[in-house]
Amino acid sequence: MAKEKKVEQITDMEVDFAQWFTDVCKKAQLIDYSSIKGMFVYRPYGYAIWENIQNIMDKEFKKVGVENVYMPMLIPESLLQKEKDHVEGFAPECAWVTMGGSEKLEERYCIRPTSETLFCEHFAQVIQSHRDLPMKYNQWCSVLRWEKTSRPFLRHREFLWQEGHTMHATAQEAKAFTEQMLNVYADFCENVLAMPVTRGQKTDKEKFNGAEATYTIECMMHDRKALQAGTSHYFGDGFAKAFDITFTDQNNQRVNPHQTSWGVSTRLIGGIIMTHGDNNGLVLPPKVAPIQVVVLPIAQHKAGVLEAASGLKERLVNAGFRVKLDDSDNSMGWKCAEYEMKGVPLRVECGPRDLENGQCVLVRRNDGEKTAVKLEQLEQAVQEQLELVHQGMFAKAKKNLDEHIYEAHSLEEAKDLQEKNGGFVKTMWCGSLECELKMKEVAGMSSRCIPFDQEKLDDKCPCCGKPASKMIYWGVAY
RNA sequence: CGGGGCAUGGCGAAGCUUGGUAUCGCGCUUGGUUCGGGUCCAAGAGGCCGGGGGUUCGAAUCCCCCUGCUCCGACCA
Repeated sequence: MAKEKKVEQITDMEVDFAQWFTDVCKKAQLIDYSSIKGMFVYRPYGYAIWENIQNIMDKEFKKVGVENVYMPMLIPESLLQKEKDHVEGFAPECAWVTMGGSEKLEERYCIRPTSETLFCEHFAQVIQSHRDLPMKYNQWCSVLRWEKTSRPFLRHREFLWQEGHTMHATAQEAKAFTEQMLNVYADFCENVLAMPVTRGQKTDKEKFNGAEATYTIECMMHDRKALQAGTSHYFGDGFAKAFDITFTDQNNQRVNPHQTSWGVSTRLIGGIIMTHGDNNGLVLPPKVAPIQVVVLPIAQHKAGVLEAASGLKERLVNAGFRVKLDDSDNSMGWKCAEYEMKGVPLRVECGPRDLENGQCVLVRRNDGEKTAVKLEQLEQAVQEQLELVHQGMFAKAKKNLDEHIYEAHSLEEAKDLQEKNGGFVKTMWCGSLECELKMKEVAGMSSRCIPFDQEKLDDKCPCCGKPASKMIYWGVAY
């Protein structure tokens, strides 16, 4: 099963990966275009994936002491300008509100591209003592960046995300928390989304404007391009100084706290699509799939079939699964193709012959594997199969990642490997911006990250030949 | 922002070169039929041809401007 293509409306990914991606987004009814470039309608099936991501991730945040808040959508220009690097980075893509009703505003307001400045303004108000720290806030919201080009889920002008902002008494604690949140993201990607990640640090060129250090999780898509799936930043006390945020420490000294911020966005959904999807459409990780199990009655007009299917659905709902029963009069073939296109992880088939035998058939979306199960063991079997779907998806994605990390010792070799294979090319690196720019110019790759798991490949930088102690991953990114 | 392609019922397309008021497939509605991998038949509904301006007796078709989509660059936590 699932050997040949069933849904001809979807372009094969081998033919045109970008078109395949767009087709999946539209045909699976995740998203629709609006009349404004880069602003998309999240349809119920697409938004439900985000809701599931939110629900699970929000629990993880709360486990590490994070509280949710909500900040205003508008940032006065004067506030945005308080931190120099920050405003320089975001100014080119800010959208501005200049009118209130028919009145021109005294000061224009930026529609938040990110909310560091608003959080800082607030932190300055509410932080007095070391007893107020750490302060760990997060908000779920949308932000707006006037991007020149846009693609569903990968680059929107308005996109949904969460942004966490925390304040700590010491640099050490803030740094540790920055890494902790990166690990929360990494574990989420792997355990919930079945997306293997590479954890590491961004170069100065690629780091967040205003940050001292940016950490990242990088994923590899099916076309072997890199996707930055989440970032966590250590700010030091730069913003605290710019915004005059201080607290009184145990020694009665007035000092600046140390800060972090971290975020993931609906880009994760783009990652899910491009990591797991195939030529029949979406393949959704069971933990975030809006429909985890679809029950399909076969020959449903025959006595007892629909009732039996309906009963199976009830049992699965009661067991806590997200279930849909499709009792429409579309043909079996149509239904199979439909739910494959929509990436439903598990299908339960139940027809007259199954019922005679006191069984139903479970079919996995990711590999098409069919398993007949006794009706009385349904709940347990579904649980097991969903787990197998997750494991199968992760293993396949992990293989794709591991098999496409190549090692290079010269600029030319890096270029050849990228052109031939795509994926990540790992080399040593001297740490200079010049060499980073040269790699981009010669091999068309940007630095993805300096992985936490370091290897010594060589003694020298492949770009300049100078001594190099760091290993770095390069790649073509979304 | 530079270069290419595109915009016609919900979706996908034909018509445009050679101007005369729109065609096909899918989907949708109704009835029947079928149902173990996108059933079949019949009857229906639905379009100021992306927006604005111009040429013309007459524009989906020719000209100009705008908007959006898409691909390749550049740019981009």
